[in-house]
Amino acid sequence: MREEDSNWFSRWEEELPSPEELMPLSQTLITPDLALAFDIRNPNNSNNNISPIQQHASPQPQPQPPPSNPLPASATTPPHPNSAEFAADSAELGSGAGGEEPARTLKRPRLVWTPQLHKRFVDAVAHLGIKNAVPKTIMQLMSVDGLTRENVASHLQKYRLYLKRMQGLGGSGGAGGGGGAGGLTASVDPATDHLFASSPVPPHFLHPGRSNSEHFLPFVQVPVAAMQHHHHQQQQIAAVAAHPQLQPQYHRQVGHFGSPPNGQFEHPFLSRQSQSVHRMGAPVHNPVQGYVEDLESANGTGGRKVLTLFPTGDD
DNA sequence: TTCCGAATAT
DNA sequence: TATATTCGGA
Repeated sequence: MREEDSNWFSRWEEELPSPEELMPLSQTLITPDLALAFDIRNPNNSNNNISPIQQHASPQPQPQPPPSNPLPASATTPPHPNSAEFAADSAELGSGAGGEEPARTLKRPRLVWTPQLHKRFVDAVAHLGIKNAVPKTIMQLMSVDGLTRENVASHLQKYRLYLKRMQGLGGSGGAGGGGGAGGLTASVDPATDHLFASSPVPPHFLHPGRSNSEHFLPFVQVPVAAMQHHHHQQQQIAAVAAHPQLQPQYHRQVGHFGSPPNGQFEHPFLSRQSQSVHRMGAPVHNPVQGYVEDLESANGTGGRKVLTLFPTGDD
């Protein structure tokens, strides 16, 4: 697979399995690369709809995440993107292998906030402090590949409502205290905040600007995952990195931040991450690479595909 | 111009 | 419902 896309395309055609063949779990049958490129789906058989969630059972045992790492960026991500379930429908495929850019107007599939992902979110917010926790910053701290600011903003909006609710309830309940461990707060609608309940809410959240103090400075210690030991392979939303070779072209790396003696919170980390998704206009080939996640959904009727992030259950 | 956040849409 | 998108304002 090198860079020859022209080849990949041909190859793709040649190797197209019959519908029956790829029926079973898409993930197992579809090679990562193919998956990476686009969702393989049959014209008539859209049955192979990959289900958004839970795809446990990866053929391979999952490596356990390394020791402690506050924000294990890729820790939970197995070598193989088991989560490769996004689907990309290349609408324009028809054209000869000419290979022009896939429309970059692709829509990303809905992000599914797995408990793991949410955990990172909470950690980031916690580390930033409510004050500084705005979408952009949170997104940067999380350093999850493919996560967008809007994804975070949307989730944050909901999370704030959740916190508010907790406060209103007298908070002691599930949130902080519980130590997180079991924290199932039963008080509120079960249906509503199970996800949120899955991660402990730092106490400070409930009392902004009041008492507290305790531990917890906004910065300090945020080792943020971002730097995974030498393999920075961040988790990526849905598949993407299927290829060892095709790595994401950009990594978000955070700077290294020691601990600012001063309280002022600089942004050592967010200094500059190029979020640039490669605006490559010239490089003709590389449709696949062009976009980290080129998933897409399409299909008008109910063809909803969802992008999920390493669902490896852990926690 | 970018970003945030609430409202609204899907 | 959960997440996305829109929209007014800083």
